[in-house]
Amino acid sequence: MSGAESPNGSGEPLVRIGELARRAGIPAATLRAWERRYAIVEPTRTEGGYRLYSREDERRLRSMLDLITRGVAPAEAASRVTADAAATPRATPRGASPPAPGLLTNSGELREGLLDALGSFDEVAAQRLLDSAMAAYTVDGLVTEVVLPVLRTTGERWAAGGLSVAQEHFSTSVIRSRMMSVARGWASGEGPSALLVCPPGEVHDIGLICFGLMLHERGWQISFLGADTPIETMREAALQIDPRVVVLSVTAPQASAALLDSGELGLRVPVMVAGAGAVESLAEGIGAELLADPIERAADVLTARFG
Amino acid sequence: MSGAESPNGSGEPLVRIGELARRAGIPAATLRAWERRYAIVEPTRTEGGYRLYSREDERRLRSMLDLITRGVAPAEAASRVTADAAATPRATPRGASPPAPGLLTNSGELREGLLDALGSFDEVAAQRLLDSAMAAYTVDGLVTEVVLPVLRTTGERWAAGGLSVAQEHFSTSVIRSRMMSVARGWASGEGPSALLVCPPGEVHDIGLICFGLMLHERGWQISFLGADTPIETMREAALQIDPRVVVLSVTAPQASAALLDSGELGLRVPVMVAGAGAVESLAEGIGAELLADPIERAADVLTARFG
DNA sequence: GAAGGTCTGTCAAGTGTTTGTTCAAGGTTT
DNA sequence: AAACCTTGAACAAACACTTGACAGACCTTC
Repeated sequence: MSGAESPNGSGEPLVRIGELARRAGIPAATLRAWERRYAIVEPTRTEGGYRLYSREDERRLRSMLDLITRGVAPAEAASRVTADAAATPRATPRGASPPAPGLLTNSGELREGLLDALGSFDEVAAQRLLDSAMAAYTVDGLVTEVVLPVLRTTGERWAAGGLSVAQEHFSTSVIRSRMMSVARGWASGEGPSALLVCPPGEVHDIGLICFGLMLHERGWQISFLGADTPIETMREAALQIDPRVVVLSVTAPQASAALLDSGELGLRVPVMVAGAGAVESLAEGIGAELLADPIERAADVLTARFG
Repeated sequence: MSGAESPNGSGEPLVRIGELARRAGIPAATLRAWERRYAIVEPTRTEGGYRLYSREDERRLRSMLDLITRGVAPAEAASRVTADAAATPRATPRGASPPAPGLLTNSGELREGLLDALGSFDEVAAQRLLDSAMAAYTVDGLVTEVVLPVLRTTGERWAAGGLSVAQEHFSTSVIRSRMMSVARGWASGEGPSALLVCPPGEVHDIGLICFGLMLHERGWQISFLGADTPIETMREAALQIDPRVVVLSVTAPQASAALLDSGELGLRVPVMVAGAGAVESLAEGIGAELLADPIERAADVLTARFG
């Protein structure tokens, strides 16, 4: 009875049907029916015959569900999903968000679930939902469909009094640390390197972390100086690291003001400013260039310019 | 503490099954079953046939447990853990600093290498060294032998002018994010739960993160509110989460002062204060109790009292 | 409108697998 | 002697499998 090694070459953690049903919110019986009737997935099996689903399987089943909830008949949805899969030679290039048909309804549930879990200080549930999200989305999709929307909603509800400081604090802290854990290894690679910085007074760095993840996905090496980084620190780090570009993230007005006070940054490296507080006047004032929203577009632009 | 250490050739501390079971929170019978069924570890034996587990064994068993709590079936989790181990050809940090072949287990060299890498903004090298450290040490060892000493040295060199703000900033940021990534999953488990908080004005949270890791090692579930948490936030979170104990980490004098200003915390839960700035007068002033250094001892004391 | 057909999600029955746990009988460590 | 550990067998609960069936929704045809 030596270990029944499943042929799991890619080192990807496969899950059984129950877990997948829980994650995707589809009854196990339905999953089996879809497989039997439409051959939409073909999970590997254990020696004992248990189904083992990959992330790709999960993605397909989710988009199937999404199409159905939008009113597409199951048979039709299935044929679209399998056609999609056949037409996609390999992993989606990088630019694209989730495949073509957005997983909107589903990401809606995901977001709601996440907001619930975070609002009730249930980190375990939140991490579980983030697991699902990571299995179901590309990095771009995760950021644009889940993380940033959840952060925005959290901020709005907090401003409207619907969330306490504690809940807001907890939510951002959980998301932030999860994103940082995804970010492990983003400093390595072959591509151009970017130095990511939050200037003095700027404490929101999650957006910048997300941006770093998306850049790494596009081949960049990331050096990250977190929130509230002194200008002098930034200068010195830029000198040492010698990146292709420096990206400043600005949302807070006081951060903007502080930057303007310190005038031209005087780096030898191109500087871009991004974030909700980044405007043309700020960019001019510090000798930088504006990197406009939305975030995927910004990542693409940067890659096209300096990649 | 009751270090059942039997030296083997390399002088690595080995533990018997009972000790390991307690530490990792996995019943001894389960450990034996995993070994028998999945051959996930192969502990050495005493002459009498008792199992002796190495740190690498412990690390594997923990990652197995981690996968299981995330919903992966045990058999799958096992195959992934063993595949991981096989695919890791004993990562040898390349680069100038470490001349030693194989794993860098000398804590002095490790620390020096880490300080070098961090001081020159070389995150890749730093992460490699941290990889080595994690393979070679238990969580307790990692914290007490590597992380905290490196942080302390960094602080000292910075104070003495040997390090720039930039270097200090970068170093703590890299270490902090790595520790947070190790911390994934610390909210889950069966044991008692602890709420870990840095009070207003306290921005150093790495020590508290380390403490959380050590508690989780001892079976605790951790809820973490990061740096600079408002008192009100803490109160509300404590109410919601209803932990067995609240731990405040205090190093900065202003944090201490702010806490004293706000007087008794008035929680229904025992509160402990820890950290370099924690003194008896502070503890008394806020109706808390002092949790004395060193950090492993503090973790043991807490576990003995509330575990 | 009624009748018949197909599609689809769900359920039940009966079998098999996986996995944590328990027990007994005995050896080791301190 | 007490505490700890060993092996091997066995067990129960949770989980999953297949097959077959069925009700409701929807469509076509009479």
